[in-house]
Amino acid sequence: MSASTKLSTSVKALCYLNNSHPNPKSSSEIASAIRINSSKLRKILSMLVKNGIIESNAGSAGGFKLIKSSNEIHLQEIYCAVEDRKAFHLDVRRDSVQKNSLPEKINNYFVDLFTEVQVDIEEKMKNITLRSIINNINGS
Amino acid sequence: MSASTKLSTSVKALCYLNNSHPNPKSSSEIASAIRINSSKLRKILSMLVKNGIIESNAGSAGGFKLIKSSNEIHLQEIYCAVEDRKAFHLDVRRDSVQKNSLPEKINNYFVDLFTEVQVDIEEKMKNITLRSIINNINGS
DNA sequence: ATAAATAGTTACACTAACTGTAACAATTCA
DNA sequence: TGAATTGTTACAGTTAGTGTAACTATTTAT
Repeated sequence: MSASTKLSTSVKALCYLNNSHPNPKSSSEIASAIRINSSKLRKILSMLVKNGIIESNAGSAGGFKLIKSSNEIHLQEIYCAVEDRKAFHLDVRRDSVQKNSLPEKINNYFVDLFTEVQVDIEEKMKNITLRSIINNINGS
Repeated sequence: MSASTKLSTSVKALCYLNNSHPNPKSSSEIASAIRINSSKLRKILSMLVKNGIIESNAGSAGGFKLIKSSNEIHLQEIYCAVEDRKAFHLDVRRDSVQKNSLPEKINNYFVDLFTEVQVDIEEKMKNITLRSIINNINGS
C-alpha cells in the first residue's frame, strides 16, 4: 500500500473518529464506513496508535478513539506514522557504480535534491491539521 | 521504471552528451558509460527526442546529440518528457465510493493537495538547468 | 471461569507493476 | 546491398502491492 493511500485512509478513519468522539469505534465499523478491509485498516491504525495519535482498547466496548484534538493533529505526523518509503523517493541502483564516476555523482545529486523536496513536502504538511481538512471538505 | 529513475538516467545521458558535444554518440556507447541496458536507454532517449531536447539519427555515424545549450535545458522539461505518472501521486480507489460521502470528499481533497505539491516540485525543477547540475557535481 | 468482542499480527494466494533482455522493424549512409 | 543505428514490441522473471483469512493476545461482561 503506497504512502499516499495509507495517508488518505488514515485521514478518513480519523475524520470518522472525530465525528463520533469520544465514543470508541471498532475496526469493522470504521472499515465499512470508509470501504476498506478491516484487517488492513487495523494494520494502519496500529501505526497511529504507536505514534500517539489514537488509542486502542481490546475487548467488548473497545475500539479506537482520538487522544488529541483535531487541531493538534497534523498531516505530517500522520504521514510519518504510516509511511514506509518516502513519497518522492529515488530508486537508485547503487551497485555496479564506480566511485567518483559520473553516474555516482549524479545519483548523489538526486538523492540530495529529492531529500530537499521531501523536506518541503513535510513542511507543507505540518501546516495542515485534521481540523482544517474537516473544515475544508465541509466547505467553510 | 519510476519517473525518478528515468529522470536521473536522462540527466546522466545528457551530461555525457554535453561532454562530447557536438559529436553524436550511439545508445550503446552512452549505455555502457552510464551502466544501463542500451535498449532501455533508447526508450528513454526517444522521449527526449520527441520533446525537442536532443536529436537522433539512424545509420552509421548516427546517434544522439544535444540540440540546446546546457543552460537552456531545465530539469522540469526533462521530467515532463520522461514521466508517465506523477512523482507524488495519489492511488485513489474511485470505484465503490458513494457520491458526496466522506471517503469521496477526502479523496478529492488529496487529489487537490497532491496536485499542488506536484506544481511546487515542478516549479523547483524549472529553476534547475543541466548546466547548474554539471557545475554542482564538478564542485563549483 | 467462560465466552464474546476486540486489537494486533502473520500468512498466503492473486494480481499488477517493474526489470532486464532480446528480437524485430525502420532508417540512414557508404 | 550491407552495415550501423534508432525506434518499438515482446516476453519471461522478479518484485511489489492487494485482498482476505486466520491466528494470538487482551479486555470486558456475565
